[in-house]
Amino acid sequence: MGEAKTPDASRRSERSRQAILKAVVEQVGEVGYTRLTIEAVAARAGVGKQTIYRWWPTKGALVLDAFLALLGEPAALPDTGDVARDLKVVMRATLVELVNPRFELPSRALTAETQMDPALAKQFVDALMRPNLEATKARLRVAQRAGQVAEGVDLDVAVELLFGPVYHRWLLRTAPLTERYADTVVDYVLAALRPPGPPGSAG
Amino acid sequence: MGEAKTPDASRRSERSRQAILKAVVEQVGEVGYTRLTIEAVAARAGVGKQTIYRWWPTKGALVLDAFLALLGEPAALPDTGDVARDLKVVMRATLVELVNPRFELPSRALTAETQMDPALAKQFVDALMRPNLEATKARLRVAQRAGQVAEGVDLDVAVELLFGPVYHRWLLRTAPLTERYADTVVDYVLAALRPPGPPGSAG
Amino acid sequence: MGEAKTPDASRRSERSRQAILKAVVEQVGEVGYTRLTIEAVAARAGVGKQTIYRWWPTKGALVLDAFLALLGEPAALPDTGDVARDLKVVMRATLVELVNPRFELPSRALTAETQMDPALAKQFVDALMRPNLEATKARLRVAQRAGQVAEGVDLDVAVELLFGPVYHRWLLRTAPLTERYADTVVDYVLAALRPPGPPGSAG
Amino acid sequence: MGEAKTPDASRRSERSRQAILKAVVEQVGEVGYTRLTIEAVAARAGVGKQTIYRWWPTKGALVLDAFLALLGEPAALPDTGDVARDLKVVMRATLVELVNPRFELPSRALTAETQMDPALAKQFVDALMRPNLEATKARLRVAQRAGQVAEGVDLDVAVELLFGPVYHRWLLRTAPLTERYADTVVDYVLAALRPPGPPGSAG
DNA sequence: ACCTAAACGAGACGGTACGTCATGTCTTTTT
DNA sequence: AAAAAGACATGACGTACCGTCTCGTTTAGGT
Repeated sequence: MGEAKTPDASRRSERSRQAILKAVVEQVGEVGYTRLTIEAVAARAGVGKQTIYRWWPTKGALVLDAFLALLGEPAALPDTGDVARDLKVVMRATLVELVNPRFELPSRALTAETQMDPALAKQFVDALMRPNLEATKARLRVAQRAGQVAEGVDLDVAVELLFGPVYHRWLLRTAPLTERYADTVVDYVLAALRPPGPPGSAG
Repeated sequence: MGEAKTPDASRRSERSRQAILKAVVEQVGEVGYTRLTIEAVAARAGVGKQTIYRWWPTKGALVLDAFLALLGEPAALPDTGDVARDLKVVMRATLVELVNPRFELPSRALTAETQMDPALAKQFVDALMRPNLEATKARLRVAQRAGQVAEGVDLDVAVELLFGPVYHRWLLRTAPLTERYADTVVDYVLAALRPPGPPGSAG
Repeated sequence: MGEAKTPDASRRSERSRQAILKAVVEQVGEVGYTRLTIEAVAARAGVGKQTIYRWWPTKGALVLDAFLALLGEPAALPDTGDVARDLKVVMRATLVELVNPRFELPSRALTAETQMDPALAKQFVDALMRPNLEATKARLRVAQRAGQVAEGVDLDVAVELLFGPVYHRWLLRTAPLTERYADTVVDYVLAALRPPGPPGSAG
Repeated sequence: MGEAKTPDASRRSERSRQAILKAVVEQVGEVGYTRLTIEAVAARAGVGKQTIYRWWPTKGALVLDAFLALLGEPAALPDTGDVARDLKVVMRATLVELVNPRFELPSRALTAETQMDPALAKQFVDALMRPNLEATKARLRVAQRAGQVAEGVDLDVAVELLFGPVYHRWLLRTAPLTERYADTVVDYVLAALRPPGPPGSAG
């Protein structure tokens, strides 16, 4: 029929795939995303250009894949019973990653690219952001059940209250991203989410 | 001698400048930022390429200029005495602009571009974001003096608590940007910033 | 050991061979020799590319084979006793073939290709030209024995005198190839070859 | 209108043109016509590919131009009063050129290419063959007026009788191209063209 | 009838070149 | 002196084929 002919993944060369992803990571590190070319990646990976075009639709998808391969499993979110402490752990971890020179460039590149390419955006968010956000949400749900967060709070909003300010500062570079900043944000947000206490319960 | 030859701005053709900025806006609207080319802009504006290269250093700077010309003066922030109501006005205005199809594409494009180009980023933030942020900060300062915001609050952080979540949702497209959302964010943030009340003042 | 592994012709698939030659003929007819690709031939014939590379060394050889399969046996040269008439029959037949649209394209393609590939040239001449030339030479030998052609004439040269002009016109397209032209050439050449007659025999 | 935009020849870089033609000649000499690539020519000439594509429509046209630049003016045909001698001079000259290693490769390449490209063929014939053929025809006309060639002879045909056999042998490589062969052809052809003499005038 | 080695279809692969597009620089001509 | 026009060297694009190389899958002989 009219279907586009899809390559046969079972015949795919794992060797080439690895070489390509490695080349992408190196190349992004050296010349940045904008000046990264498929041609250079192919050359560095010792691979035909077609092999790249066969398996990745765009430069963005390629870099996303390379970045995913670079990242390990996301650190699990702890539950010590102390919401503030636990949330500060995630926020600091997020922040450390955003600031890590190894990840910063590709992160910015992908963030930029996703602004222009919604399909890539979905992949990007699902693969890299969602897990973190969901884990945080889960932790907040526990806190909510424990009465540390008000019952009526929409946890999706809560998560955005936490991450939003950090990304805002990272994106706009309006001020340095410090762990102190992350902690402050957590404290403010938890204050906002706290259930209305009985008289005298507010610290 | 070794000085870079700077063009003489007094001889600049206003006619060409206007035509170029107009062409850029149209072009971005039609093919998006990525596929916008200097060549096409020059052709559409009936202008030599050199005229563009003479006055703008990069594509990003060109689009930024075009975008600035497109925007009017930012709406002034009201002071009705009701902080919540006033902040909701700004936040809603911000949001409406982010969602306006006429501005969304260039905004995303510039946001993307600034990730890769810190010099452009500074211009972008100073020209487009800072005024809004500063106005908001000023309003919060008034509130702080009026005792509606706790004394110890760092107002720069406060501003980020407000705008961060909105931009987060806009950038990641995790959920629709509604005025209700803006209002909710304002309410939460003000709750967090509220000064510790006397027993019984909460709720 | 170092022997090149030769394919076992006894196991060759006649079905594939036919399909390939058919595909070649069709393909040459549709897109011409230059734009004929092994890939397209394989696809059209429903055959793996390797099957073509296994049995034919070059595109030229492949097309030559396809062309040979297309051609029937060469018409035998008559001997009516009248040299002029007999030669005109061959020359006209040659000409008809050169002008036949079914054969013209591949003929030109092969003629072209042989200019660049002497090995193919030999095959081409031996298979397609030589028989005709030899038959003509044989007829001239008979004529020579019959005293219609001078004794000293080198018959190889005689044959070239006949065919040369016709091919010249075909190759250079300097004028249309008509049967009248073929006849004229035969007449002139026979005049040149005629033995020196006794006084009064000329005319 | 719908006209294709033609480059402005007055701005053409003579420097680049020369470098390109030189590179083509060298490249053809080294790797032959088939393996000559635009890319390699551009690289060797220190020129952008586009500069080649801007001024020449096909590889064939490019090589033809290069070949024309290589050739000097064609030697003028002498008129000593002795037709046979004069014609032998042209034929030998033709032959020498065909056999000259410097010219043979490009000549064969162009002859081949013209088989597939009638437009190029016209240029090729007009520029390289026609002058020679016309000169020969002119000489024959003189001979005809002098009564050395029969009145009724179509001189275009006569020219083909002369050149056809030589090209035939060159193209098919059926036998070595010698000056003796050229002379023989001239003698036969003149014999064929001779006017019917009075008794005793032959020999 | 079974076994085994080949030829086979399919198609991924490393390459090379294609012809096009846009870059930023340069030069020529016009205003 | 700036501007319109556009040729230029450069370099990447994405595509088309090349000829080689696996992959299973037929398909013939040889047993």
